[in-house]
Amino acid sequence: MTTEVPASRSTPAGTPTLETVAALAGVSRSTVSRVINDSPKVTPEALAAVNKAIEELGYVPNRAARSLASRRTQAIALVIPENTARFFADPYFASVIQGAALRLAATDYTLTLLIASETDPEKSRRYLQSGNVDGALILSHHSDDRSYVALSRTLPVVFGGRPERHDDGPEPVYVDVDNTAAARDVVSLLVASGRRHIATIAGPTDMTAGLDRLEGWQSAMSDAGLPSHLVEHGDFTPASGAAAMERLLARGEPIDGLFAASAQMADGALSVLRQRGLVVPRDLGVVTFDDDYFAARATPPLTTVNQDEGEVGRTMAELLMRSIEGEDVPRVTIMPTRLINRRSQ
Amino acid sequence: MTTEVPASRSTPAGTPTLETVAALAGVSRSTVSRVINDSPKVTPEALAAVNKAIEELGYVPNRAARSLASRRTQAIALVIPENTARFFADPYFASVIQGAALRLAATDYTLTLLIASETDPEKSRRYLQSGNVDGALILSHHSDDRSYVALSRTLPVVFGGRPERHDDGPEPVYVDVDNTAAARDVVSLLVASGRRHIATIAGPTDMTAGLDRLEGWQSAMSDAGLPSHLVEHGDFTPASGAAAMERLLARGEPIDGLFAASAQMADGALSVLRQRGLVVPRDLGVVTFDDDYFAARATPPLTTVNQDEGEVGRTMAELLMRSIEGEDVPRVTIMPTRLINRRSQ
DNA sequence: CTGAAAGCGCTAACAG
DNA sequence: CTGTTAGCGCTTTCAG
Repeated sequence: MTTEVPASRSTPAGTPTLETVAALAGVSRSTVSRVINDSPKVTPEALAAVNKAIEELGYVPNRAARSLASRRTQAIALVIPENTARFFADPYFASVIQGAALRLAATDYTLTLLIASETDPEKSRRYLQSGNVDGALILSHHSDDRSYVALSRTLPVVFGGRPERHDDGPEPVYVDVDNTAAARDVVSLLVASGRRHIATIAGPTDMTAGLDRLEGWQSAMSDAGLPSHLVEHGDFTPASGAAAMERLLARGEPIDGLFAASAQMADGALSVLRQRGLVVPRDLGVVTFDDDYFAARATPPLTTVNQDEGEVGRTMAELLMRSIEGEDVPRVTIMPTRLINRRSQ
Repeated sequence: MTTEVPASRSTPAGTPTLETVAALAGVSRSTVSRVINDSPKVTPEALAAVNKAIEELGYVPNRAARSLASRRTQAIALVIPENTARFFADPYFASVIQGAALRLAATDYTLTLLIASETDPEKSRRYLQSGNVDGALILSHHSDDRSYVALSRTLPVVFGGRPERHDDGPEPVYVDVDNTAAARDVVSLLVASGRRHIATIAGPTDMTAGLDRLEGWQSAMSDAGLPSHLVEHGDFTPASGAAAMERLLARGEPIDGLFAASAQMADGALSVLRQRGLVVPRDLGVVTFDDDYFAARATPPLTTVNQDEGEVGRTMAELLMRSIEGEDVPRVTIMPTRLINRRSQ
């Protein structure tokens, strides 16, 4: 009647295709395509007819075909480090991912989990470069993974946390909080409580969050005219926090204050202190970073820095999508933090 | 010379396509395709030539085109519940995911993170049904999500943990441990220590792991001729464990033993006990399930049930891939558990 | 605003 | 074993 479908036995009864919809709606495939991609130039009538047909047939566009024709994959990679279990177990990352995933769930983008193999970093790079995804969200970027920063040159990429810049590398887009300032502020609370022998369990030296928080601690110490040699490093896990605390105590120097760069490490440290019969905040004040379960439910609950991790993830997704769309996005987005005073200092 | 490429200005210099490779190798596109899909029927010479060309060009097959033509997506969905943050923060799930992800990383499959919206479960179902993925890995399946079990009828699906069967539903494929037996065994340790007033903080009633562990506790109790009315439920999170512990204590009955159905809940419970000045195991014995950080680093470290979560994930991935390949796979795979006695009972 | 035509890059019979 | 021939289902100029 309208379009002479030429004995097209191509789609007899299988899943409906764009063509099936077109036939039912009495329009051409192009029009259906326009509706799907909500092009503005479609008459209300056509639009209604098509939508009705789509509804009736329960039509869902085929991703592969779409992606092949449009040269966009509608997929975003979530690049996370190899030790996924440890990574996920950190409430910080879990929340960031949730934020990003929920934002993306409201769109047509798909989130592809990409484990960055440390033994074969080339593999991920190849995957990302080969048009498998439209962009990438990169979390917990060790500063020696320069290749990821370089990636920004050929693929829209957004980092969670400031990646380390490398001389000739491009300016990466990232979302972060002001770790240095927040750490300085929370340590100042310790100082204000009269603590004078303040140690820190710092994060890993190959992550900017760790370095920045350490810098914040140092800055607060020097502002107060206090020495800053009581430093031990952990890797943000509770176990590493416990080990660091033991090393700190083993030094035999007086300690009356502690800043752990993550609540998980603080938790590990507390278990050691408890074992030694040391009571917080009576014997020493403890403050930390991240307002998660570990900080809130510690014995005692800890004074800490709160940040909205979900919002970080949401923002990362948002920036990436805009960047994919060709928009110019800000290189740096700093999210706010808040001091949570639980009197553990 | 060999194949008269008809002025094909289709791929001038962009990313190399199968055709570019064919031309360079002096064979037809079919042969290149065969090599890519390592078909056995290719002469060593052709194979060498093609591989050389691929290497030289840095050719990477286009996923979308491949998927469109072959009607396979090479993608696997990882379906997880909406509250991703809480979910990830559970070391159990984090490890299972890591196991599955690492197994899949060694293959051509891609892992797509699918957040199962609880408000709109249809959305995930539609996505899964619409040929976006070749199969699905489903974690933490609440027993009322019948739709996922029904999915098994049309898509290869593997569950992590036994899903609740529904009358007319298909027999789902799943990987799990014997929660009931393991729980019974660990509770028996409590009984053997002379505990007589043993309470339990059970898991949620809509997850089989919770129900099975509760059943194990009950079974151990009745075997010992002890009453089993001291039950409070949590949702596997530390906070819920703390709340349940408080409810338990509020009952005012004597309690000299506790079985928390997850180490995270045990951790929450311990923080409450500590607050009340109760000492473990002096005042009461505590045992739990899962040998993660929470159990190992608790004060005191807890007697618990160990299972290899990574292996669970690996097995799930394995089964799913075989199932996608059309192979018949066992409906039920029970992984071993091990009792870890840390003398906290 | 809409339809027709021409592919996107690859796989899959089917002959040879 | 290899090449030829058709599409997979959708987007996208380009006319109209």
